[in-house]
Amino acid sequence: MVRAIAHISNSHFMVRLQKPIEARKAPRQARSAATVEIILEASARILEAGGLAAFTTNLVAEKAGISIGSLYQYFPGKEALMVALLRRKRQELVTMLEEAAEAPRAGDLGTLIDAFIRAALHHQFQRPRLAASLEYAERHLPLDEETEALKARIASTVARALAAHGIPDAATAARDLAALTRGMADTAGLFGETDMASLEARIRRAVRGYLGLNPSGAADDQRSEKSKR
Amino acid sequence: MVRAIAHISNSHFMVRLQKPIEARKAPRQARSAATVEIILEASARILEAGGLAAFTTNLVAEKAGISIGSLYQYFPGKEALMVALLRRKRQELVTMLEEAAEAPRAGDLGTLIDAFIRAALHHQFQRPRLAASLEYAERHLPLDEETEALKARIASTVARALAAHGIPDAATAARDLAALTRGMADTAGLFGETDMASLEARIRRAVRGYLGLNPSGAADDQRSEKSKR
Amino acid sequence: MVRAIAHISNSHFMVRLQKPIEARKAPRQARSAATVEIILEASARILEAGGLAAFTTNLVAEKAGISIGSLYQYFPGKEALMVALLRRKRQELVTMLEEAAEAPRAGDLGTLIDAFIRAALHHQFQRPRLAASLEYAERHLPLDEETEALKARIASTVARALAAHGIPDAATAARDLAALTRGMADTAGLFGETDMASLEARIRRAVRGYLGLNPSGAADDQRSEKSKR
Amino acid sequence: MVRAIAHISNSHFMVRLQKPIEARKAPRQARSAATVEIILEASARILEAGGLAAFTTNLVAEKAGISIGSLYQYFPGKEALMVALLRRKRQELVTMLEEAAEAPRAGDLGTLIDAFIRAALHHQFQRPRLAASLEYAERHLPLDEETEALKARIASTVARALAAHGIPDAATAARDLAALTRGMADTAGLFGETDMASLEARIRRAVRGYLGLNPSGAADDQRSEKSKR
DNA sequence: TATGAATGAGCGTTCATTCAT
DNA sequence: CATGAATGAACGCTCATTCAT
Repeated sequence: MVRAIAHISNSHFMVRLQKPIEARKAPRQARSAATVEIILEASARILEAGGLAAFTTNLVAEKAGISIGSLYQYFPGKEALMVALLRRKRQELVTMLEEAAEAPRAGDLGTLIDAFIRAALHHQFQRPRLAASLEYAERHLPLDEETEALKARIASTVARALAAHGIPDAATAARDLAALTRGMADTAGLFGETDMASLEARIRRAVRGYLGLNPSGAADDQRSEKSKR
Repeated sequence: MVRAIAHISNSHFMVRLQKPIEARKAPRQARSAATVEIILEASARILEAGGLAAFTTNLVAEKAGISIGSLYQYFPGKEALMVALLRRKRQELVTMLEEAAEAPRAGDLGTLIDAFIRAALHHQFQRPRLAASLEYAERHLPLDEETEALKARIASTVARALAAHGIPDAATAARDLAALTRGMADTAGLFGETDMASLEARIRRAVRGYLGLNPSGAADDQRSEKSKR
Repeated sequence: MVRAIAHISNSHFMVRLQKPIEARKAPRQARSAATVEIILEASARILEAGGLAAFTTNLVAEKAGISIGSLYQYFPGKEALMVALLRRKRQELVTMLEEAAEAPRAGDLGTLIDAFIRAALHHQFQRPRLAASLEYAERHLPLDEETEALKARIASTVARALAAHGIPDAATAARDLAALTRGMADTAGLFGETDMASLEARIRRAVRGYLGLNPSGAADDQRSEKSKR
Repeated sequence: MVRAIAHISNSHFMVRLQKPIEARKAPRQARSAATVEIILEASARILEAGGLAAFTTNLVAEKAGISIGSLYQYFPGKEALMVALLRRKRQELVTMLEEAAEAPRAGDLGTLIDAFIRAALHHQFQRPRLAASLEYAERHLPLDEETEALKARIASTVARALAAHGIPDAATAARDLAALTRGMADTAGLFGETDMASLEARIRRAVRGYLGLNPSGAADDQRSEKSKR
């Protein structure tokens, strides 16, 4: 009998304790972890197939084969699903990038950026439509600290590595290269390309050009070129 | 009955029964043309400021200073507004690109791509948030034939120009360069960059690298580089 | 196609411009005014019959014979319905009380409080279940300024009148008398009493006792009695 | 098969076979009694702090430190919690009132009503918000027989005592005095008053006035006053 | 033509209640 | 007995679209 009243209080009277965007329930049990997985996979598939417009909590629950109530036991809201998806993607990427930056042969700029490109492609070229939806949504999403931190780590990992090789304005360069790679990978995915090696080679040409490396890989007159800008 | 069908067509999962997306009324009268203009400008402003989430037909009508009923006299639905915006953007771009391709000095590849980049930047860097929303929406929008045709014309204009300068796989290259430019411009806009000259220079480096031109502008061993792939 | 996104923005991204609790649309047209009336009457009836638990916006719309969407064109939310009902009640009461306070014969304390009691009874004894629901809800309702102001005016009208007759601690007395009257009227209504004259007489006895008046109406040793407290 | 039947019986459209509102399990064991206590105290605290709107079974279980499943082992539903709280309150009150009525000095009407007022205040002024929620809820709650009986006993205890002192229409008087006291105490609580002695004195004035007693306590011309009605 | 009140499907979300473990 | 994951009806509310004026 108190249903209606409850709604009143939720909208206005009670202190809203900073609605958390992250997962609501720590998946301590194997069962729970599996459910979280199923929910996120359903979310990903819907975003891939129909974009943000088709992404409704009810549909997610349906495709995940659970009730809408269960979905809300694991995630506090619709946004949390996207944030979780985003965080996962970022975690993967940060791991790959940091590994690339710390690899023994990372001393060679050419080798380093090849590794970076490969990492970015792995991140972006799989499920490009999903990536595009998450990217668009991100603009309007209040991210939790952890996810923000991952973003910063991604940027700084690349920037630091570039700076270590004498690239000027490394932060901007990192941003540009990420944007360039993302743009090309996204479009390639959209056009149904599957030959990742070809795409990688094309991106490499652009990246090397941007950095002033000659195509074969040796840094060529980097400093003087830059000074002309 | 008509009403029921209309509602069905709104559904995201059902086949859309041939709903026309183009403007409902050819703006033959000056008054009409002006109204269309006002509506589209209001649409653009809303998309820029609030993204797809804020883009509602009622708000468009309000900001345009007309009634919602009038809006529906000029456009058959919400999507038509975005399609119209998209078509305009494309018309602008196609004009600039074709002018660039036909310019007297277009014989020089370096000059040509500089012109292309400038055109693309003009297209993308103005109102980057609007561009991003339209691009995202486009993926899920059923475009009318004319808008599709413009897209094809943009691609082929660039591709033909590149092919004329001996660039292999010109269609793919055109796509790549557009994607690369779009990605970088979009990100730069997002980060609030305003120095278009700097951005243009950075894009040029990437583009020239992609095409195998040396930074100063001369095509350098393009063919042999390509043959190594 | 943007439905889902719209919801995102509404919950978090956009600036919430101080959601107004008052009526959304000024009922300028007779039609609109009539609709507002119908909605409020439906609201009142539901609160009377089923209390806060039964008071749902969908039911209000149904009983009012309008669509749920129309309801939200006139009121920005569920709470606004209750606030509007409350404000009306208060407006009635404040009018009656101020008339009583300014009446020619208000110089006589006995006459004055009789008028106050009659006003309060008129306010409370009609639809006691509605009054009870509104009173309970009020505890948790964010009132608009106007409604708050009415409340203050009610209290101060009575307090000032009592003070003018030498009643000490007039603010507390006003509160007590209002509470006493409300309590008795509410209970009488709940028990289905219909003889308002009898109820009025009983309340008068309590009120006069509280104020130290003898039953016939003359203030009897008011000051000395008070000084003993 | 058994399962199927269970599900059918859960349906809201079928006749509900005698759903009991009282506690499901007689707390014969100390452990059970303690759990019931904890649950009710948690319920009371929630009603006090957040009113009916915040009163959810899940929250009660959480605050009580038990599982929601356990709660349903002790109480058949949400309403049962409120009914139990109400019954307790009433049991306390009935005890105090009956003691007052049977006290040696109860022969004096003034002394008697002073005791009644004190009992009522104890009942109402402690946790006034809890009392208000229970009173509001009671209107729409299907009470069990025992709780109804307590209500009747409260009314008749007071009514009989008043009748014994020659008060006419004692049942109505009992109701009125209870309502008057409740109203004043509730409002005082709402306004944060803490001086119970002052409140008691004010209520006494009203009650004595109602009963036609002079302020000092002696019944004054009660019968003649009444006969004038 | 222009208006804007009206519509209602459908969204995000809650919470009383059940039942397998 | 206790647990708590799961359920899903029902709620408050939005917004694309229609149509009487």
